[in-house]
Amino acid sequence: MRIGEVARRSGVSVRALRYYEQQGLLTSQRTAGGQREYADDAVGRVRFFQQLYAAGLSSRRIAELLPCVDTGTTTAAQRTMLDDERARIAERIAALHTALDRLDDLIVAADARSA
Amino acid sequence: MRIGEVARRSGVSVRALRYYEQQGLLTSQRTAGGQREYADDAVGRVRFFQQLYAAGLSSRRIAELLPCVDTGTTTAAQRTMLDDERARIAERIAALHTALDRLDDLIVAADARSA
DNA sequence: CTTGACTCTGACGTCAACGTCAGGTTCTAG
DNA sequence: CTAGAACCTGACGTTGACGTCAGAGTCAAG
Repeated sequence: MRIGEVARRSGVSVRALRYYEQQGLLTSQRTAGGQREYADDAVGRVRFFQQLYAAGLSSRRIAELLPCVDTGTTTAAQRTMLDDERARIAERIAALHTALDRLDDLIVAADARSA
Repeated sequence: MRIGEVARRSGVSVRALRYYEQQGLLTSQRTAGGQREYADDAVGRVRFFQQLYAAGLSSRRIAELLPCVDTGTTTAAQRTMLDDERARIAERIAALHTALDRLDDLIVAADARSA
């Protein structure tokens, strides 16, 4: 699969895919002419990255955790990182719930006035 | 209350407080000498901003929603924004839960190997 | 073998939410 | 009244995840 198709199917830009490669997140074969050729699982990987980005992880962090996914090995340091990120995400979820409640307060108040 | 104390009590930098003012989020009185003097509720407001920032809202968006909080009035456009942001935050929470599950998969797999 | 779509590598641009520094002023404790 | 801590206004710097553009090469169809 060439880069344009991966981009379309994963919903990100061609530029983003080249950026992921630069950050060590995504690899590819090259054709004789030098163009990137991706395996089928590239689309799924990119979607996974998007989820982690949306959860607030950085490229560096994702790159550090990728060996856990790819090679199935987990060092003590990686295990600590996993726990740290888990805690961080749990905190973010809590903050989002709080924000949601604050917005709901506003919505309820607005509805009460207009009723 | 002067700016340094607001910063300490709300957990943000002095620079951030001046930035919030520039963005129209936070107002203050001035002393004869030109220094900012904040009301007591400033700390709570700043904490509120931090929650919304953490939830992914921009300064511009927060500024647009502030009238709902401050004046208690809500126009149709603001009501739409409230609903939009509510939906956006709900989506982000779902994405975070997905990411959390993916990390849990990795953690469980790591524990299974080391057990 | 040509054409047009696609891809390549730099390299500079962008945007938000501040950080940081310079050079000067204000406030408050003693 | 003086020292030093805190504050002021610009204004340039930073970071991450890309956007965008230039100039050139590659690929697939006809």
